[in-house]
Amino acid sequence: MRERPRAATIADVAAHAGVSQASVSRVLNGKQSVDPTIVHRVQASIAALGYSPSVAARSLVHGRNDTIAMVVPDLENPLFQGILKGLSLAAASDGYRVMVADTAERVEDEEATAVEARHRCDALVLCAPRMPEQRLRRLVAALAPVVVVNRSLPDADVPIVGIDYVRGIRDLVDHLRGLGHRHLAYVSGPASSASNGERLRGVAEVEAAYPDLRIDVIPGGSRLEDGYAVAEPVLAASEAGATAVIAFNDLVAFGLLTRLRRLGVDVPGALSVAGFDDVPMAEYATPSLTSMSVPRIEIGGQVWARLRTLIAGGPIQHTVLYRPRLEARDSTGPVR
Amino acid sequence: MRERPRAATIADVAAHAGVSQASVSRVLNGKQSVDPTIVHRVQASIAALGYSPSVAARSLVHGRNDTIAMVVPDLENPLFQGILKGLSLAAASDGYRVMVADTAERVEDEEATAVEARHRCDALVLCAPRMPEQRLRRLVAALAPVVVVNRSLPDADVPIVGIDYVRGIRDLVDHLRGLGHRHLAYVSGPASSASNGERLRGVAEVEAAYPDLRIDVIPGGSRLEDGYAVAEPVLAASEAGATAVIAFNDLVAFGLLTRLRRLGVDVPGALSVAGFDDVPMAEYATPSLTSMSVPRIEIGGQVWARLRTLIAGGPIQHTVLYRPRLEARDSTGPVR
DNA sequence: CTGTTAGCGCCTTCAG
DNA sequence: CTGAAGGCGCTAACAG
Repeated sequence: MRERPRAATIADVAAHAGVSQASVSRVLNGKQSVDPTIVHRVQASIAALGYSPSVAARSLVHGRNDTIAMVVPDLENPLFQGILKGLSLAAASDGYRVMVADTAERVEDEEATAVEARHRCDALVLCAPRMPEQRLRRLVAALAPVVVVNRSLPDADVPIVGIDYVRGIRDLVDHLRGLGHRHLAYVSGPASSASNGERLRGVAEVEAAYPDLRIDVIPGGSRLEDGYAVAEPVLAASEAGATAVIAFNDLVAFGLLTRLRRLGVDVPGALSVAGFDDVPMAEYATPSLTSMSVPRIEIGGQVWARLRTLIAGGPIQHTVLYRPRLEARDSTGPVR
Repeated sequence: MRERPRAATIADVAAHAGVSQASVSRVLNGKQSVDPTIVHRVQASIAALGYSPSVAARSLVHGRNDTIAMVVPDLENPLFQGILKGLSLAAASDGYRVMVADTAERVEDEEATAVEARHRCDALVLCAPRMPEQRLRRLVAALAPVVVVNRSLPDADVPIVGIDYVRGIRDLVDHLRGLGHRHLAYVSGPASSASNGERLRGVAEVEAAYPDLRIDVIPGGSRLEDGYAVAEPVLAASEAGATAVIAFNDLVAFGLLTRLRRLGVDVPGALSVAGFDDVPMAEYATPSLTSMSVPRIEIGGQVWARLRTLIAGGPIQHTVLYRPRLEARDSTGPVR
């Protein structure tokens, strides 16, 4: 293996240009005014030596490295992927980069991963953390600046960007009620997921609000296979009178739709099906899937806005919840 | 805003424990043996002060920061998402973190982004770079250690992990030939995509190999909408005698399938449709989509293996190409 | 086995 | 406007 030549340092540039390191530093970050002659000479030397400042040294001096970390339970989740995309683009426009840490759904690793990631970066985004509330509170306090995504944490000193699942469920149920449905089923997500809890809260609230409404809860999951596997209990609910199903998310709805179709169940004729998240594929399902749309990319941007404020020493901004928007499509129809 | 207290340094620990910084450093990275008494005392002080070493200072001394960067054209592409997942998990198991940089498909930004990202990290993964070959060659030489994904670069001193699209196309065509198809259509991807070029090469090769075979190329794209939009030219090809279509990837195939269904075209009765990548959803399409499967996560792991070798000063390992595996499903059937 | 010393590359007072 | 000098926090010789 050939050895790579040692990279040029600011000292090399200074020597080459016949000036002091301080001057080089000055032209580099243009904080003070410098004699045009020197500026020119230094720039020439920089070009000649192919010099570029060491980020490590800068980090040491400044105490920051223009990098933020995002901790997620699963990088394969379309919601988190969208948020990552939005976050990384927004951060990049301010010269920040994003480091990712996937905890592979291991709740017990979340804290250590977050601590380690934060230690390498200037700030942290905690995405849908699964850990217990008290632990989370301590953690966000210890690791500030932090922004929490998709997890409520009442009265905590941390900005939160989330999705109003309670409201989303209610709006979706209203849509179904409008179509005449009075007996529904909800296929729930993973028990550890806070956002599933919110949806369940929405279910409970709406059930309480409408005395003539009944919603059966069926244990499900968060993936395609889970939706596929849950078809039998769903059909049982249907036998028992349910005329519409709300799935934890679009993936589950897809799996369910597929299985129902293979079983010859008419959707939405015999049973209406709705999902959550409005993944791009929803429009392309058979039948096209009614879903609650969530602005994934924009959420990423909003997270960055809050984190940037925090990094700059600004105030902890208010919690913001995005209200999912109904995308009514063909998988939901009037009750027969 | 309350000020955060300055973090403890190794000097604080040394003072607290009544030993030298060197001793603290020694117990920290256990390189040399230290008197058990001191070890104990230092550990107590570390715990008492809540000390944790500064990564910036370490980076400066060691000249590395245990971070690698991955540059991708689009974080929303399922293939890259899978590779990122696999890469980040594999790297994490060796104590490395991954930083992402999304060029948002802007070829003109690729080089600058790669240079900047590399400057912050110890190594680089270039995912399906779109830039011209000569420029890419210079870049990988300048930014080593680098691993290139999904882009061929003959005789370059860089490990490459890719997908054998040529072979994949051939195997897929063989599957269709076996079903009796002799006149096909290929819906192509973005012109700037190297992997589209490979697929086209596969198309050309297989056409040359089978004199009785004809493959029409139809300009398409890489997304759901592109597949939806390309239905008309596909049907025109069908009128002209084509009995099967190969789409650039599964997203395009999905879009196409959806449009065809809405137009009342019988798949696979009137027309067989196949995709590429085998995204999880493929199995759940209507009809389930025949596709060529690619081990996204594993590719990420393989990329890390190569990069790790390089970082450790090892040799530039050979190019490895994954051969896509046929997943024959219901969207392809015998020609009538 | 331990402490002292000199950097790693850069920025930032402080004089001049 | 410029240069010299000290320090950011840590590690790696080098003596003791």
